Amino acid sequence: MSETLHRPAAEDAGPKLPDDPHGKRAQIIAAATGLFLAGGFAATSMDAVARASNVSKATLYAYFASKEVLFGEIVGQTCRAKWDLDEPMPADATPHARTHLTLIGNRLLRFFLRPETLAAFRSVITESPRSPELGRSFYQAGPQGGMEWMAGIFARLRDAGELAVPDPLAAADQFGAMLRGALFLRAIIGQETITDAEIEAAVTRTVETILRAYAPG
Amino acid sequence: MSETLHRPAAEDAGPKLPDDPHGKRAQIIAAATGLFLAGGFAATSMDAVARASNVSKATLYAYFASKEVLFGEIVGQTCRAKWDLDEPMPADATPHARTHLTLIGNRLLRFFLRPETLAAFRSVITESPRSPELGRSFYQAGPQGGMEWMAGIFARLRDAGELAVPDPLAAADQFGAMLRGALFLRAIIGQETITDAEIEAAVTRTVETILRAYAPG
DNA sequence: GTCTATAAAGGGATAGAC
DNA sequence: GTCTATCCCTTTATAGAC
Repeated sequence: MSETLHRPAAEDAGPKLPDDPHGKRAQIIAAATGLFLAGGFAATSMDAVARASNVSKATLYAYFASKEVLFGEIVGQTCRAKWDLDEPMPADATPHARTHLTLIGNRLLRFFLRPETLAAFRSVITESPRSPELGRSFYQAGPQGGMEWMAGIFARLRDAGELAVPDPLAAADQFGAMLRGALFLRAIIGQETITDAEIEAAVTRTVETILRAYAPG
Repeated sequence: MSETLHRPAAEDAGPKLPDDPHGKRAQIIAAATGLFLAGGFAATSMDAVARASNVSKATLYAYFASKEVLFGEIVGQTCRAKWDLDEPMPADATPHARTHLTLIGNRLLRFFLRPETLAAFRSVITESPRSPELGRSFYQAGPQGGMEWMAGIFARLRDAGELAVPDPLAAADQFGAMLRGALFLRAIIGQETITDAEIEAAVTRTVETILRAYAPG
């Protein structure tokens, strides 16, 4: 799986940039990402990838040795790009726990329910039995990383005396889990549209439950 | 999807029992269930199903009109069989909320983490984009049904004055979601072994959080 | 490096004998 | 109803020209 991180033709001779964002390689990945995440691994043919990339199949195979390699590349990249979009978070002093958690909860749940996020989850869940390392690396980069970040928030709220949280990591898990709840299940199982009102309600319920459960004193 | 509930050859002429548990039909389903749930829909060939069932492909197609029909049958059956195993539940008067919820939580989480349950979830998540009805029927028979059942428990605990639960369905969702949490994610994404200690800890944390959040008075 | 054309294999589904 | 043998299509992957 680690060889999927290298281009097959970049052994030692190429003057070509390895990360050229406008090269054929990037062009292929961009097109393939949409197809794989929308249709899954099995239902997406290399023919379709070639057509969508405006490249012939021979060129496609010149860049990626096999369908598996291409898929691994895409999942890895989707994984890494994930949290960049959630960076602008209030990282400093916390005003009120309720305000803070509601803001974070909203962003987090909306991120969970984004089509790309759902598609990435779906892909990883589908393929992980056949490639366990993919599952593990995704879990660590995604859910695990997010949980640790959230645990930091709870630790700060505890230090500020706003919440009595004995185990920040456990609280972070509970917060994320309640946030997802039935909404996430419905979204990843069916293709139902989730309304804004449902999201707001889920966030509010989650925050209130956490506040009551971890109220100080 | 409803025609998948009937055998193609049992229109009106057959002396054969429709539910014969030893017939070829049951034999096929038994073998196919293992293959589909282990390998997923796309990776499981009808050849493999025929081999594993000790039946020819022609016979296989005499019983099931297509691969999709067979798969739908299996998911439906797995769904329905689900709750039978959890029937022996304390349905009467509730002693202590903590004891009761801990007992239920333990059974529920162990059920979630069973290989067959995980495989069923995985299959439905994978295939639902291509067959939405499958996803919807699974959700209603599985998670939705379980949530409503759990809401009944919370309603009884409220009526008994043990908990102050304004919205039993929401509490049931939170209970189930926290129960699953990171453990379920790890299990369905990777093939990690989850220890008994982790299960116990998750159940305890969930129950304590619910008890604190919904404490009366 | 990139294309067109094709090889090679596998899988879903069926025809026809018994 | 059940089997053997086969059709036909899709898909992965490559050969050879430019």
